[in-house]
Amino acid sequence: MYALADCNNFYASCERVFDQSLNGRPVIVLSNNDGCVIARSNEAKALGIKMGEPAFKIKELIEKGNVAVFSSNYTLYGDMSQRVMNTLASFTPDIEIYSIDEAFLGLHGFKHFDLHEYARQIQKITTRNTGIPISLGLAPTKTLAKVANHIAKKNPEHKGVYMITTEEQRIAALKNYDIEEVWGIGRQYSKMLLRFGVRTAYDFTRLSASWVKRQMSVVGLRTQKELLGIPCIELEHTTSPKKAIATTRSFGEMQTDLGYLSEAVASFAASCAHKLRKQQSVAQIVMVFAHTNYFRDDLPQYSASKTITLSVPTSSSIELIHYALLALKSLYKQGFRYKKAGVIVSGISTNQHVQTSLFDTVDREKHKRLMAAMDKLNDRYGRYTIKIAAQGAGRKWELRQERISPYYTTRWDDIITVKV
DNA sequence: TCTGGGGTCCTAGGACCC
DNA sequence: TCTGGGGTCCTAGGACCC
Repeated sequence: MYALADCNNFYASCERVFDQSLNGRPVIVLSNNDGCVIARSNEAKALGIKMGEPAFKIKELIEKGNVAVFSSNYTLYGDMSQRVMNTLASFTPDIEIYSIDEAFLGLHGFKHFDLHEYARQIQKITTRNTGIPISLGLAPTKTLAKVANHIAKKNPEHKGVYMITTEEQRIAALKNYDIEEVWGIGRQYSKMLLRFGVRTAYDFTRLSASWVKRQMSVVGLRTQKELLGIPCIELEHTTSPKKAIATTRSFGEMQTDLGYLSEAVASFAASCAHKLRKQQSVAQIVMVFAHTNYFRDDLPQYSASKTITLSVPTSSSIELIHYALLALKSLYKQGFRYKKAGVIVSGISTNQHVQTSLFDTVDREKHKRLMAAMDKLNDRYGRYTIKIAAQGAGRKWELRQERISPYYTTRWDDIITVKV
């Protein structure tokens, strides 16, 4: 059996842990730049606020419903996530942290346990330790555990725990489960399946395997088998290093100036470099893109990207910034108002044995020492304590975050201002 | 006025090899 | 008239996830 543990309305719940006055009140959390709704408390869902809705479109609803609105505070959510995961990990050695608010638990060694009761324990103690409410779904495959979790959440009578064990339970669950809710079936496949009259997860399990493979590749086939109760997707315990790393942002206001874009792109490159170093990797490919605001059909549109392959892979901020800026210069066109830009590095390998070049002119040892010193200072005193000059000095280009909550758990000067 | 960010995997087709 | 067989690697595009 697997259990999927999922935090309820995670970001909204994090905000609530530290401000009791939010209990019973609708709470929403917005994406970067305070753009779209990315988390909603149950009360906010009841008001009809949709996931992904632009905040400016629901201004009235927010005012009328007395909705508490927050900018996203990933430092806080990341720290709370760690606490939740630590607690979950104390219940089984078999755990896969699937996302910031979800974990799969392997329960293979728990044959002689009353699993339903055990799940209750996990739920109770996690909430007691962290303040975050969670739901658990238990089933013989990960995909079915997802289904069970969904059922646990949607039906209050289950109080956040549901288990699929018998064949009758499995079939009943799937007959009542819309195809587009299935893990692994996204918008495109739902549309396609609906055209063939497949409305529920149960309908999907009735399709012939060869048809599913032809239309949806082995990925779809795996999903089908999993829904039938045949495990195909294993627990992944180890987090493997990333194969691509990106830092991309929309700007608070559209930008025309190459100088401004350069500082932004330099900072994105520095951020990618830092992420590379954190996972002990180097990258050989740097891609930079920039584009105008797609939503403004009244303005001229432009979108471009440029990829540079380095002769020697690196994680040096200085080098990556250098190449990112070369790329930016080559794709930049005057006269457009840019809304978003980003840097994506790939061709990633370990920093343990780097293939160098005969004609290399970079003093790699020196870069390495400098980066190590920089990381140490920035980790200790805040991410912008030391930066590369190309990133600009103190320019507030970063983000619009008008309603950010305090860094309750991670920063001393915020901790002492917590309202008790 | 205003619309997020960061990832993974699979397949088909082209280029190449002997 | 007629033109082999069996592979690998890479990339772009399309699907998916939170």
